[in-house]
Amino acid sequence: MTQTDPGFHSDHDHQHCIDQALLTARDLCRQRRQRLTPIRELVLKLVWQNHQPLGAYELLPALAAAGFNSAPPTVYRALEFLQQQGFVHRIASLNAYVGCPHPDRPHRSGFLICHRCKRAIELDTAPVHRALSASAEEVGFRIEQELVEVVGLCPDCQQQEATHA
Amino acid sequence: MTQTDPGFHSDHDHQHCIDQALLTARDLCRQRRQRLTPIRELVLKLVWQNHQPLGAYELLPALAAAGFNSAPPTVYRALEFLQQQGFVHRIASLNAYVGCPHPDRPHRSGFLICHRCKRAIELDTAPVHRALSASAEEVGFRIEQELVEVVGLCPDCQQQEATHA
DNA sequence: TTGTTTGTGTTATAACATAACATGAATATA
DNA sequence: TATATTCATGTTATGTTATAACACAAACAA
Ligand SMILES: [Zn+2]
Ligand SMILES: [Zn+2]
Ligand SMILES: [Zn+2]
Ligand SMILES: [Zn+2]
Repeated sequence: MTQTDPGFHSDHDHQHCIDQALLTARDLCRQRRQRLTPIRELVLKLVWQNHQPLGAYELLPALAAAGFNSAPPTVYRALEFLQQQGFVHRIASLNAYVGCPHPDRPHRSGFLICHRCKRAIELDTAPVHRALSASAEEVGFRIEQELVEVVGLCPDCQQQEATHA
Repeated sequence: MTQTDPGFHSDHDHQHCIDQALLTARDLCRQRRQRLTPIRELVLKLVWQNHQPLGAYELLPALAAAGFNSAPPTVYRALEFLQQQGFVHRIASLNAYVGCPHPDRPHRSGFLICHRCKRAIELDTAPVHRALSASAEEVGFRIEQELVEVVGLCPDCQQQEATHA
């Protein structure tokens, strides 16, 4: 993650986010000899509808509307696959899933989550990782996975709160 | 959090952890004019049985054994109170609760979680916070809450894995 | 005492997630 | 092509985590 994600810029061309995510996913699956089935692709698209993490059960009606008679296991399987491929991340504090804007290479993901507009934007956690590594090393702990979820107010919502008041 | 928590030292006097937690809780509740009822105190004691986060539903049998005929809401209410007072923390990635070793002053909590022995040890997240603040400021995000949960292997378990192999 | 707030009991249900097995599609092998 | 195998999905049931809503009683304040 070198550049800032566009997610908190409310005027960005989000269709571009979606298109890019789907193209990248197709490409990576081809390279990796993985199957991006219709259900998996649809789930990915739905998760990318916007930058707000989506719960697994919120996907079910949309799948039904698209003609898939799916039950929870189907959704969870698709999400599991997409997570394994690095196309989506799970936000533990929300029990929800969000698209990854740079699935091409493995990375440590952290999130800034706005409690007002509900958008979650992926964060560059390299500096956080350095701090964590140092702390962990002090006590001899071997890190395998890092979960960083920050809740607060995004720039847009700060403005709106100020205006409203 | 100035000193290291004893949680990853398997030979520490854990009864001391428990006693200290209960004493501090009683003291703080007196100061704050809050009621540490029998159920709340018992839940706190149960959560402190060891350094392994405990699920809400795991508390129910113990409450029953102590003569409280409690249902889930009772446990969640007690946990909510204890969290508000800063006596326990919730680990989102485990859906579980663990005692806080320094409830006397508010602080940002982070955790090192061993996936082998299941212990979760609270971490000094001041350095992490500095890194996060910097990243958040870059995009104009106002932080209100930080969730940091690191999964890996504690020193004890690293040794045991090495020995076993 | 009286009224109010607070904590708990109780029942029901919501929200999130997985186990287990059947079936059919895609892929690999011969 | 035929066959075997793997993989994705359908299906049913259930497990796990958490909360809503209302009744009641204890603690507290006046
Ligand atoms: Zn976008
Ligand atoms: Zn916002
Ligand atoms: Zn201890
Ligand atoms: Zn361990």
